[in-house]
Amino acid sequence: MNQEEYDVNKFERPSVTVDLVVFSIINDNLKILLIKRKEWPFKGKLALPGGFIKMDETLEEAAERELREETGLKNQYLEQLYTFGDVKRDPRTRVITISYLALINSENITLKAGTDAESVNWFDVKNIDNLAFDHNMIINYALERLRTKISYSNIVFGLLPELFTLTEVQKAYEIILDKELDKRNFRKKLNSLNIIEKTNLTRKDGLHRPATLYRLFNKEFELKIFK
Amino acid sequence: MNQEEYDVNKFERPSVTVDLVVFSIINDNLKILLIKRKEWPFKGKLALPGGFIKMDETLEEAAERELREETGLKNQYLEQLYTFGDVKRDPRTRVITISYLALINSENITLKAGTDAESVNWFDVKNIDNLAFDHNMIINYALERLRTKISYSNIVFGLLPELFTLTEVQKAYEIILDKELDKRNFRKKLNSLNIIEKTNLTRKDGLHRPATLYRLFNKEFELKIFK
DNA sequence: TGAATAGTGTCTTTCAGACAATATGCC
DNA sequence: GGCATATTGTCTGAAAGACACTATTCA
Repeated sequence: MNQEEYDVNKFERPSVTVDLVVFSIINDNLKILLIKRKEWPFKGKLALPGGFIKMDETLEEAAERELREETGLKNQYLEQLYTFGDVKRDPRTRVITISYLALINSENITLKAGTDAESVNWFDVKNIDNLAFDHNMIINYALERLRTKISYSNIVFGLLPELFTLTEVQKAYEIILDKELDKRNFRKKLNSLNIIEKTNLTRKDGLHRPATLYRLFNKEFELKIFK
Repeated sequence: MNQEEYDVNKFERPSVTVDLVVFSIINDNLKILLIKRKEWPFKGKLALPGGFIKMDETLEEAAERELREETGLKNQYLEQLYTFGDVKRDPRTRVITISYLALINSENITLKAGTDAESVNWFDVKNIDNLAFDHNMIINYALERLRTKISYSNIVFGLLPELFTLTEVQKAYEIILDKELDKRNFRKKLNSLNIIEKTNLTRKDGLHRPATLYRLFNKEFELKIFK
């Protein structure tokens, strides 16, 4: 067989989508971005934002596009999670979906529903049930990845603003891991990693001593082992 | 839109394949299974075993089928790695591939080339260059996953026979991590994990004291943290 | 009995985890 | 000066890492 003889239509082909698990911390809770579906199948049900891959974009570009369409954001932390391909996961036809994990700081973000969605909103991860497709499974997978990876990488800063206090970092860990951490041990560890630096700014936040603001040394994610 | 109006052919669809990175330890070297391609594109080049996904099989079933076709093995350690989808990665058409990592003990295995392969063989991972498609990248990804995951899981036993000596386990770590380990520390750690048990068999292996054979307590992979 | 690998224990260092008092800015 | 959060250090226990000698089988 050579190039001329090759027939691209010889095999039946599945459809391929990307689905996004977008996390953010809002009001001290871990939230996830969900849309309400406007069309069959699962019309009216909540689902992950996502959509079909275009023939001229890479998987990551597709994920970035979906994230931009829903949140207006680009250059956020974005990581491929897992590919789900059960035969009957979509009632329309065979659909294989590549899931992505995105972390954003949701301050000053305006959500806009995509074309296939009636609405987009933040939902508490503790309070999610019965989503469309196999999206509950995808969220569980994403949560596990987030909880594991936060312990050996610096991805937590994907959820924080550019300037942050040490208390905010600690709180992010506590929210995601769902357990309290010791303040002295936490700061000792964080300092030993040499990934953040003090600014000479502070955040005044009520009738008490203001907290020093810090920033990441280096915006590259995952360069430093957090372990 | 409802079920009747939905047109599965509305969107142009990519082809989807699975590709397998099959590792084994042979003669104290980490080896990988490669085929020689029989057809265009990349005719005559080495490539990972793999193939198109059938419409009625899951991704994992497709990976299991490919592994069985090349090695005759089933129920081996098999883990989804990553999905590669660059637009031009395959000259035929848009092809997205879901890569899988498989670990096998290659004793008493007979390799058989699949239909699209001229031959199948084991190749030393240190000695691999210029594969078809983006398969070098996939192998690098797989190697990194293997090296990372061996440190916090029990997947190493996927490379070993059912009965093994402690020296064999240590050697597997040394080969994969490409560094020497201290025998006493290694055994202390391995024992503390409570995942293997002594048998009353030994392996006589030359003119010296025979080694006790051990077996895994539990064949489930990844249940125990190796860390 | 010599060759070759199997098998075993102690000490040191490092890191995680428990734990509470002082510092600072604001009203 | 009182309130509220920020900031800081020591001790203990567990695990990692460095290190060398004895045991056993077979030719």
